[in-house]
Amino acid sequence: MGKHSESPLPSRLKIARKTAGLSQEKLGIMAGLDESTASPRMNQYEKGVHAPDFRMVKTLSKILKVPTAYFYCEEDELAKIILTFKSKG
Amino acid sequence: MGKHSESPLPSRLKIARKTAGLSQEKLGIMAGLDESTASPRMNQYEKGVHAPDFRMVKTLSKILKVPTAYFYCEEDELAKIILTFKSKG
DNA sequence: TTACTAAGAAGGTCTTAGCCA
DNA sequence: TGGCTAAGACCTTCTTAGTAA
Repeated sequence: MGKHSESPLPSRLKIARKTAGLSQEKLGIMAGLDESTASPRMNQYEKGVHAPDFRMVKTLSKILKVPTAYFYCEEDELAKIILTFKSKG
Repeated sequence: MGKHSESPLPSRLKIARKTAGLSQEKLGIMAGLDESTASPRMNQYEKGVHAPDFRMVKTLSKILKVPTAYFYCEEDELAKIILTFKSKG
């Protein structure tokens, strides 16, 4: 267990990434990370070792097509509601 | 403008705090911060100078009675939906 | 190929000591 | 009283260099 395991971000990120059919490294590269750091950084986010800043979360939310609020939502029932939301962008 | 102004947290925190009728310092003390640091820390969060970690956001969400997802929600329309959500806790 | 980790480098937040409205 | 800020102390994340599944 990582030290940030109290945050819902790791598990929600994993679900959204798997739904998109991407590897940790591929997702990191798509988010603009260097090839040499994409894999460990995305892994650290997903394992809860480190927490990404909001700029990174915003980038990941665009790639994975989920609202930023999803990653920080503690309640599963509310998380489902958030996933049904489609912005007018 | 703070360096974290791309995050919705500062403005949403301000709204939730004002709705609860609390000063920045009072809210910080209620969240367990030392009296000597409560005021600058809460101000830095609200001005977007620094970002609180998730543990602090969780504590604030309980005091202010809003889901944690609210603080990270970019879309105003979705934010309203999140505020209507009541957990079964 | 994908997932994962330790440890030092790098960059962030927190505390202190105040001023401003 | 409440809101706010600079700057150094302190603590976190990011990069490197790999190993494990």
